[in-house]
Amino acid sequence: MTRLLEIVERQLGDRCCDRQARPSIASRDAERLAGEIQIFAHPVRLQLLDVLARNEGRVCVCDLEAAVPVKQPTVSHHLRILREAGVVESERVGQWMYYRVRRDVLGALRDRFGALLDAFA
Amino acid sequence: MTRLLEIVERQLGDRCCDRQARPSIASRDAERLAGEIQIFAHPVRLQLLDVLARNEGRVCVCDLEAAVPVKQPTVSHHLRILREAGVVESERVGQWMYYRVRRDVLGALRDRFGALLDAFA
DNA sequence: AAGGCATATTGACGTTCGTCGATGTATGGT
DNA sequence: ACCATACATCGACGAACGTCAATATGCCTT
Repeated sequence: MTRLLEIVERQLGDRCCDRQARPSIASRDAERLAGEIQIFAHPVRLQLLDVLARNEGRVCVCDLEAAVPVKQPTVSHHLRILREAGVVESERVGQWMYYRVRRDVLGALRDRFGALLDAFA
Repeated sequence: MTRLLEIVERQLGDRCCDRQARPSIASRDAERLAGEIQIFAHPVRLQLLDVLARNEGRVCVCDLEAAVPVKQPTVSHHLRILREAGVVESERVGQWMYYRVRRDVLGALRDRFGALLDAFA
């Protein structure tokens, strides 16, 4: 473990903030990435994705509603967020809407987040 | 690509929501996970981590302030969130606070998120 | 001790988010 | 036609979040 005190201190007369440490991630890219991460930053959405991933193509909204601690309008709200993000898709079958995960999209996001956190760690 | 229409439809007389599709993730675990993900769901925090990761142990707050599009109190605010989450640590050196990433913690989070998204995809 | 600098904290404000009751829309059964 | 069911949308509300000016704290220099 490197000790911070080993760092070369700024010399007398050095001004602070001369280092020009610019981020390699531009603000726009950071916003886009943060938005994608945001999709997964809610417990109900994580549970919905979990149920969908383990029941390929077979889950209607009322099944999902039974699996999470919120009411039906809120389930629809979160499903919309997931759908607009492209991580799930839906198809009407008779009375029911069947939702399923888009494994290709989720796989791509997993790769991007993995690369991001790899760069940090 | 499996078509949804191939799914066996519910039989006449079947009630909806009998499937008992329970999440394998409990609500508490989902909340904890979502909270951890939330840490990374902000563009400024992503940029701060980026700068810190590429300048091991050498970055003071005013350097960080120069790298992101928010003012100093907001930088301190986000640094506090990162510090309380354990993903960065700080040490005072004279007048300055030097921040650095905790690569072990970030590596562990990368593994957990990777496993989570693998389960979805 | 006095003043200057770097950073943290406080307090206030506007914005976004999460939730749900009420209502709308589509489908199917009688 | 009528009603029931499944789901979406709307509208309102409170809570959480992001931001910054002002202020406080701590260190250093003189």
